[in-house]
Amino acid sequence: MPPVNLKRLAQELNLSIASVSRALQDSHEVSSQTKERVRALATALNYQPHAYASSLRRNLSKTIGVVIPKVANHFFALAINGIEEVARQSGFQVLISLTHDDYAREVSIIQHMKGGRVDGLLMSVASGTEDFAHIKSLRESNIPIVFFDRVCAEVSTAKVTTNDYESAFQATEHLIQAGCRRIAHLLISNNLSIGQFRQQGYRDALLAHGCDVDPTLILHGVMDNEQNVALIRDLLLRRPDIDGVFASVERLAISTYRVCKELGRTIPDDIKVIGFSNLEAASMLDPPLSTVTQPAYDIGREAAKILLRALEKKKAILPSQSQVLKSELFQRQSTAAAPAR
Amino acid sequence: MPPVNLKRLAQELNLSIASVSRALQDSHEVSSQTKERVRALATALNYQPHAYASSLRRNLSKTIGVVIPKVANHFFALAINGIEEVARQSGFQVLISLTHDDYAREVSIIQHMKGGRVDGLLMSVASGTEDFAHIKSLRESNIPIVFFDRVCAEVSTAKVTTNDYESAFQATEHLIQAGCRRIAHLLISNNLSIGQFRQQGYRDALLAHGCDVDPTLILHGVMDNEQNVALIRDLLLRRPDIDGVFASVERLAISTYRVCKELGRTIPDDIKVIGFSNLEAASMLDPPLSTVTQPAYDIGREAAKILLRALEKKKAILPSQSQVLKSELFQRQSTAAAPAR
DNA sequence: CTGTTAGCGCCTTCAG
DNA sequence: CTGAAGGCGCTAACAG
Repeated sequence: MPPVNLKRLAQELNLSIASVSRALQDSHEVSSQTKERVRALATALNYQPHAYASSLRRNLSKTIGVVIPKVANHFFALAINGIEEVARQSGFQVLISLTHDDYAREVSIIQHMKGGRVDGLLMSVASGTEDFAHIKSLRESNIPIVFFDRVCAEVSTAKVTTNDYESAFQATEHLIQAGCRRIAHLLISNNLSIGQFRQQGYRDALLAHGCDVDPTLILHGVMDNEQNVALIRDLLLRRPDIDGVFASVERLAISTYRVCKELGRTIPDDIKVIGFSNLEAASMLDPPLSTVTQPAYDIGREAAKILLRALEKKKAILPSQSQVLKSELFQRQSTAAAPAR
Repeated sequence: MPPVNLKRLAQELNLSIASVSRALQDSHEVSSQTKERVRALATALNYQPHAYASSLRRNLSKTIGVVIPKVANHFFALAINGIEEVARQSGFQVLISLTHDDYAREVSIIQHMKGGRVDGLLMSVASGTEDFAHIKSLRESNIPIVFFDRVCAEVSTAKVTTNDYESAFQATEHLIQAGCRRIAHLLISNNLSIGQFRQQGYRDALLAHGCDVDPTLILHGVMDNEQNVALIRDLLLRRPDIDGVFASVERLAISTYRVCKELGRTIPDDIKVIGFSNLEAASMLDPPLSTVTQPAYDIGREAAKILLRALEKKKAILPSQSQVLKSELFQRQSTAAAPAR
């Protein structure tokens, strides 16, 4: 059957394409009865404007791109919900692309995004990214960008983050005050902004409490999770004096929990574990995993709001629009009944 | 600065736009040295073709749409990974849209998808959807669709599912053989295909073992999770004789676990719980949650493969291409030391 | 091998 | 208030 487009509507109504177009946009310069006739036929034929044709003509895609490392991660999944909510309200589509924490893919994705696909970008940079030329090149294509969580210091724009330094400091302090003397720190990548801030919080908390920072207690995770499990196991076996672990990302926290159980190290009496995590199940583990939980949904919302405001007002994004939201520290107690003595 | 498009390249090289276009597509009918000149300038100027212009002209978007209820759900997150993997290999983009299990949103999303945005669709239908006219209308727009997990029986196309009936039967049988006499069943929606199959598996397992099916033990969950928690709590309080629970979806399994702990009902001695779940942490709960785990990643891969094959060969999708993958049943034992008597 | 021409579907001047 | 015409960037048919 013939496609239903403006031309078709125009023919059936004996109108010009221009008038139909205007009627559907509720333009002032078209009689209300014509509008009615047009709208009636449009709904009758189930007319759907061709988004790409419109984009091409108006040089506007009404789409925002979201570039993140992964989606099988509760933090990012929740952030997407927040982003999508805000975008939908403004009539924007959301185009999600996953870097899988791979630099080459990130570059390729950004390159694709420059082809008129999106009006703006929300991004959390991949852990392997060290060169930011691809991100900087977005400026030349006039694609505004807002970073969230994993930000890029070198690019001057708005960033939505959590108080990484403070919450890492508090988490570490929590372990110290609970009596830990040898606290390991697990992180993913050094060059990641969040890695730096969280590590600094860890270090400063140790120093503030008169503990020394032992570099051999700092473990850098890798991409593959089974390898991480092995690394953590090695560390805990090599250093049985470790009595506390602060994990910088969800996966490492979960893996640590697994390894501790496997090695028969009792949590939290023998070794205490706290990690960044948005996993609901963390609270149900027994003993429950103490966590630093980021307001993922709100982070997504705020980042999207900043971007959409800029797009709608066609104004540049200023670094001063950045926001820092607060994480919540859950110091969880075991629910297990005390063993009968 | 002026945009870098074919016209610009053509001007700088003193070539026609057509030749440049052909060169970039590595057409046979263009000299290799011209190709070189064109490619050199293209990379120098960082030329990026306008995807939507190309789509418009070729009537091909090189994009597949993925319509799912939510992304903050491990099953769907993993499925997306599988889809994305396959799509990327074939040079397709993935446009994800979330229905939030809301019928109206689903209709609106499908309608949008008909506007030339996508060449084909992968879909898991919303739990509230009872009328499938919007899905059927895709046929008129020549948009092929493959269902996965939550399929629509009324639409004749390929579907990728798991052996829902068998795994529900086995899960229930597992509870019976472990000694349960009053097994509750929690599900989300009656009209959902998976809900029906899983419920049938539950019923048949009961009957096969000479137990009767008590309708008052079947609980229909709702959208809001806190309400579900309340419903489950009510059920367990009202029916203290319940000694087993089979949850049809991840959320309900987790919520059941939470309620049992809250009510002080010991798992698995006092009450046994098994649920569909892809949550890694389910295995770390103590006692661990027995689960039916679907091969989410493979489901995504297979569904995408079927769709892409059809798109690439421009052939229709046949129901006979459907696939049924197998879930894994994890009957988890508590790792807790047996209480000293 | 290369150039010219004619659109894809839509929006937006400019003329009536 | 309505219509005619041009063009967004790209591709494909048709000439040379």
